[in-house]
Amino acid sequence: MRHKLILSLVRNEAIHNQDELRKRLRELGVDVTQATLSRDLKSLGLVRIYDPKEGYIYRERNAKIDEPVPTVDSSDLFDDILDIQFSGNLAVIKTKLGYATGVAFEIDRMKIPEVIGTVGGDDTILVILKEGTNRQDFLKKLQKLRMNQH
Amino acid sequence: MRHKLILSLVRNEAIHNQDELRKRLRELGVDVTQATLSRDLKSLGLVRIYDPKEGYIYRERNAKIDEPVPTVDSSDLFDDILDIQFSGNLAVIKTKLGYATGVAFEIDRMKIPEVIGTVGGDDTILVILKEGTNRQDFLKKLQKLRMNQH
DNA sequence: TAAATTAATGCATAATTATACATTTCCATA
DNA sequence: TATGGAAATGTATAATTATGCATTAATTTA
Repeated sequence: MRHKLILSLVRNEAIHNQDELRKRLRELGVDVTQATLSRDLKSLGLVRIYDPKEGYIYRERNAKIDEPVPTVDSSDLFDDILDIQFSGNLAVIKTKLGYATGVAFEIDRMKIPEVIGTVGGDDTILVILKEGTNRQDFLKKLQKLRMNQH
Repeated sequence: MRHKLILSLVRNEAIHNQDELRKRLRELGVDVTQATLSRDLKSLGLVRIYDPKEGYIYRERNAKIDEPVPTVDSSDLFDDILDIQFSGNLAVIKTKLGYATGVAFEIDRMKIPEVIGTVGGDDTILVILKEGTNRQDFLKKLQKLRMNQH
């Protein structure tokens, strides 16, 4: 799960160094050391590149990396979620084949105020967010729910 | 001149760190400090990435790793697509009744970088595009892929 | 050409990242 | 449930990279 969060963070905000990443993860309920993040970034194939606007930030290398599929525990929503990306006011959630509807149902049940609605296919869920929703807020709420379950 | 040498070195051999790069350059008659190379790499947009074979090496930001070409049988993909329209970062594709899921699956298999995900209904597919995606690019890739296949 | 301005580089060191080794957690099997 | 081996993580620190400031080189202007 941490790997997915890292990818999501790197895709959706400017992470300048590993310590910043550590702090953002901690805000989302994940607490690890810089050393672990160094290893994570290595295995995820993320690179630190200079962006004229942002300075040094982490980015994905071009090719998509195959993430190890998490072990299945149907009680844990996050185990079924393989990836989350955003575009406009949509969150696109990838799940294993056949799991999308179930996960969408779970998200509906959460009644997250930022969520207007969901649409589930076979392995993809569309979550329509309210205009102006902060993406990290939404992620944080998903995360919180996960913690309540355990 | 030094910049071109650096690019050439990075393209043709495995440079593991800036000190190694400094030594190679010196062998070629160019003598600068690590600090200068740090600045050079920054402005050239080179990144240090982990390669399982070589360890950490410098590569160009866009250097392509061997990404498997997706085997796609989209012989009649376009025959099934009746219409494509865009709204924001969504492409709405109309198909014949019952074909949407199949076509969405084919699009997924293409692994078009601009496509975050797809959701298929009965006769409509939603394709969620990355923010800032050029619509013509997306169309062109659909097209190009189709032509490669035939 | 001299002076002024800008750009490039080196030096020293701060900032950041990677890793050897110890410890803990996880899993499979008895 | 206990146990052994493997995987993951933390700790401490080595390795590496980035940068502030001083200096030099290059470029422009008068």
